[in-house]
Amino acid sequence: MTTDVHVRDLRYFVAVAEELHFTRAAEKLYVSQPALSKQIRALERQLDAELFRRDRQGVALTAAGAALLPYAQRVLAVWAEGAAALAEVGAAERSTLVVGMSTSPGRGGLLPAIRSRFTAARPEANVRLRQVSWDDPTAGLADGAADVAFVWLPLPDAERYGWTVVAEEPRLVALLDTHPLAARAEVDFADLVDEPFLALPPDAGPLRDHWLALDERGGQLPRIGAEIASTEETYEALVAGLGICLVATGNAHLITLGGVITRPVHGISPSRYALAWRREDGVRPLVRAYAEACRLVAPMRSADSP
Amino acid sequence: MTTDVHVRDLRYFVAVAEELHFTRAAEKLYVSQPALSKQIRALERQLDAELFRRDRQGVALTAAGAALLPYAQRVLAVWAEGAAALAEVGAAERSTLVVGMSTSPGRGGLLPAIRSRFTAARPEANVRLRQVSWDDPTAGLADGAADVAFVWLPLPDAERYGWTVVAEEPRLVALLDTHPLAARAEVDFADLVDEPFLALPPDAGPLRDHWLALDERGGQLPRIGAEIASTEETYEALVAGLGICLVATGNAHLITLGGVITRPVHGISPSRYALAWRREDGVRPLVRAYAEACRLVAPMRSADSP
DNA sequence: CTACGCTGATAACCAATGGCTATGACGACG
DNA sequence: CGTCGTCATAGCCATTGGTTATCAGCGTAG
Repeated sequence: MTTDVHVRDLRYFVAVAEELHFTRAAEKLYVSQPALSKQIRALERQLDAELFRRDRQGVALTAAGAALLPYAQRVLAVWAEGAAALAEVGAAERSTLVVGMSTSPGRGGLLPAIRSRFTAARPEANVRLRQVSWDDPTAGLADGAADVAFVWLPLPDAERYGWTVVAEEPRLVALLDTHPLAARAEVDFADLVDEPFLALPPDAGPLRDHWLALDERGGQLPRIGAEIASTEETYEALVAGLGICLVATGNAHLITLGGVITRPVHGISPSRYALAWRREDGVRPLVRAYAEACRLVAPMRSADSP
Repeated sequence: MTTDVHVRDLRYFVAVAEELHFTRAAEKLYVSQPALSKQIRALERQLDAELFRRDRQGVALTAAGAALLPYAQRVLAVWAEGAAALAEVGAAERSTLVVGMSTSPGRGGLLPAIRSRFTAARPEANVRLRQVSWDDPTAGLADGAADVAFVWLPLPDAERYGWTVVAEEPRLVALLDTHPLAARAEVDFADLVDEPFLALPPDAGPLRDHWLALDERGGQLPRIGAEIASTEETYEALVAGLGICLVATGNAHLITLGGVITRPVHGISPSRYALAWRREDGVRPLVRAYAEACRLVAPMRSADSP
């Protein structure tokens, strides 16, 4: 036998104990009097104890009922506290937007501009930025670590996400200043196809392919010089001569440090940088507001999904 | 919407939170894993909060779950305390027998004898004696104030009670020593029919009739000199000359104080004194044991009801 | 003294709940 | 690559918790 009760039954019990009157208690509880009677009897049966004595002159607590009453009240109080705490957490979570990103979006104050527009529209909201490792091309959307994220298109499982493009940038090639091609002001992708490339982790899926420019190779597989999972690794790998890599114009400054230069590349498509969200979150007010702020700040042609 | 939960669901929640593993928690709780899953989801839906995050690497508490956990544990603890308190009261009540009586049964140590037999058979039991006013002929059985009671037969609502006779005693007449009949050693009831009688309260029903010897009056109503509700009142009414009254042999000594005497009466039936109980209590171990002790101590022919 | 009103209890019914078994989806791992 | 182990889902059924309608006891007002 279980000794568990429904908290509702304790509410009923306390109400009757306080009113000492079933009909009045039932009104206060917004249930019918028979329902209350039945529940109290069921409680008495379950606890194997007579809680009330009903006789001519109304209703009275028995010894068992009197013993139980303070505990029932404490249970109700504790549970009310717990529910309040839960509501508080819920409110805080609902008012916090987590923005995922791999490297900082940079791009001339993009993030502060979005942020100020967003907080103007939603002053009560909090924004948390979250750095996500490069092996997650969704920058935290997939596992729920982020509510919205700055990502490179295309996304894997594209049908699960909505997005709005914030920048479209030509891809450059990054290489050592001692590389034979470094002498040219611009290079053609055809000159790069046999070079060893630095690649994202295999987990990155279509994104890895994109930065290897797989589409532009006509089915011929690239040589992989190394795998990289951060800006620093990329720079070190370049300097070590493990390979070359493509990089978005807006990110070029991150690696053009000592010995590394970038050059425009002909023959490959530009990259699209976007703010993305899980499709089912498209209705959340904070998500909508953040996406709207992005559109206003970076008014590209919107490739949103409906 | 109600925010009430079933305590069971909190048990489930706490178990999963502690195990961080549905299947193991389900085993510990002796329910199937789907049932547990369903209940947790229902709880989450009811509270409108995600309590657990289920992903690849198992189950983890969310912020909401972590916030709720301590309250859930406190609710369980408080309720466990309450249930324990209730059980304690229940045990105490179950081991206590309340014996109702109007005046003390007296009769040469009847009560101590019964008590010692009873406690020999049920050492764990407590006996509480309870004095009940004369206007309740069931001496507390009717309103639950007593579990068993020493009463005079016949009882009102006789079908509701079982009993065992402990004494059968001739009725005496009590009167002042200055009364004309006081000179006789014995009197005939016919000599008393026109005397004013002291009577029990009307509430006493058949018992009042019995002590007025209504059956022996052939339909002629008695004169009522006064109504009495205690030994002291009876004595005072006798001394005041308000009337005479019948009294059981075993009770004679209670009122034969200064100026009051008793005389045997011919022509009326004796009285039967019994231990009675509510019929539905006939199965309770303590009630059975007490009745058995009565039978052993006062081995009258038993008029028990089955 | 009867008729009424108010008490809590009961009956009959119905939707929702809570449990079960069987099965599915999916990642981990040999 | 198949199998195992995880949690989720589906379909089923008994129990629960609510409803309205009605009853039985009892005090009280005509």
